[in-house]
Amino acid sequence: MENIPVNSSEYIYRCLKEEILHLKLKPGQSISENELCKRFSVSRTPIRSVMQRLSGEGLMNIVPYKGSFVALLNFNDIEQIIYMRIAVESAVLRDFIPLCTPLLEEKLRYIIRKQMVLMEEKDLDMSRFYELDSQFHEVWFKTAGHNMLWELIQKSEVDYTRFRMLDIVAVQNLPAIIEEHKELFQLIHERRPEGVQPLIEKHLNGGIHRLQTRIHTELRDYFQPESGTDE
Amino acid sequence: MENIPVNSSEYIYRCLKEEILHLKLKPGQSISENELCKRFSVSRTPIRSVMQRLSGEGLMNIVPYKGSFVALLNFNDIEQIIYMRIAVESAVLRDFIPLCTPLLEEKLRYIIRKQMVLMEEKDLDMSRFYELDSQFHEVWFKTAGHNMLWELIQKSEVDYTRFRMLDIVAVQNLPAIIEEHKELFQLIHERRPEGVQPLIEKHLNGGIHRLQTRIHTELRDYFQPESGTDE
DNA sequence: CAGTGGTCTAGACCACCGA
DNA sequence: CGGTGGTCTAGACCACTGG
Repeated sequence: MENIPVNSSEYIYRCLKEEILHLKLKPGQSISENELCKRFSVSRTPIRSVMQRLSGEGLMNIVPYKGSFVALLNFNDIEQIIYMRIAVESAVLRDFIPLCTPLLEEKLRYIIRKQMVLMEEKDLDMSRFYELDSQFHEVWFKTAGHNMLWELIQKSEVDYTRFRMLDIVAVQNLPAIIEEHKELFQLIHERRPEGVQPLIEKHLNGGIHRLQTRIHTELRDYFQPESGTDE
Repeated sequence: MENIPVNSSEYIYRCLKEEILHLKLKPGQSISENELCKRFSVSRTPIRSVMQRLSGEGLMNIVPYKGSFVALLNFNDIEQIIYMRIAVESAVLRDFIPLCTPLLEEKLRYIIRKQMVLMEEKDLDMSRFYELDSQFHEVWFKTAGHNMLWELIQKSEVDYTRFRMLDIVAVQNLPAIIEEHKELFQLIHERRPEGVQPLIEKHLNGGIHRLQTRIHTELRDYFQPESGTDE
């Protein structure tokens, strides 16, 4: 049981979405509608509306007559999202370089510094770090007039968001991420669009490299089984 | 009033979606929930579920306390989708070229020929032409293992789908589209990945060039007013 | 069989809009 | 004021699952 603010649906939606994206609800975990009805003290209608929404976004799998489950991560999907991001973001960053003003450079520098400060803290808030990481990338999308693309990519990235979260909380290799951001910054600072593609590629593929071995061991329960391996 | 098959929701959803995408329901047109209740003889619950779904996909705008409307097209969004597609599809097509077998070449040739045949028909079915156009592009996505990306792009393309439909039904410049497909085919056939980028760019921007002038005249009611023009 | 989700009805109350 | 959507309850019946 929890307290029930007005507009239950919206609250419940945010609540569950946050728990899923921050991996508080584990991929694969089962969640029953009736349980949720009790937990939030509401009837099935708002719960179902939330579940439909989450399942529409790919965060939840509703299996008829069996149950509802937090969606597993699909490694292939994640690879493809990264492929797409590399293509799009390289183009955007190349567009951004000639548009980058000293003020924007300072903004980027500022984000990097905040991440460095955050990293030093004990009881480090990983969500906050993730947030800053997003902000960094957001700068060039918005500056180059691709605001809508950034939002679209964010929405399509549901799996990838949890993957990045996993990268951050499980690997905790924050210095590597910051280092890559610095390299990107250097490129922008020196106005060298030719160097964009390989660096973006390296940066966006970073999570895969860092997590690769563990996906098949400790973290395997979070991922969809590869089709045709065993059985 | 219409006949009411089982599983009203799904039927109603398909029905409305088709009518919107094929421009039978005009962008901007108002649609009331209660009207739909009568038309399909169901209560508000299934209607609302359908409306939510459509609005979630960006096909519908639900304006609280005023009404529901078929979403207007947003020219800027369409440009950005095209920008993204150019980046992604160029990469995919470059990957595809070395993977293209003679069998696949025949498949592409076959699609082009079908389009040419279709074009000669009187009472030409534009939806069918659109369908073939999609199939052509789909080939390289699927072959290069980017099946999921293709579906993702299709889903993100709701506005763009109607834009392409507009291009096909309003401009009817089918020879231009076919000609571009032939050029792309030639590139593939000769295994010339360097030529991909500009050609993809030309092809995907084609619709904009063809429609450009009319967007501000006959078709202006279908588009969101540019912010800050008049008023 | 009990439990799950799938679907729907009927009806309620609210907030806001425009005439 | 009547019409619109926003939200929710309560409860019904169904189809399928799994012990």
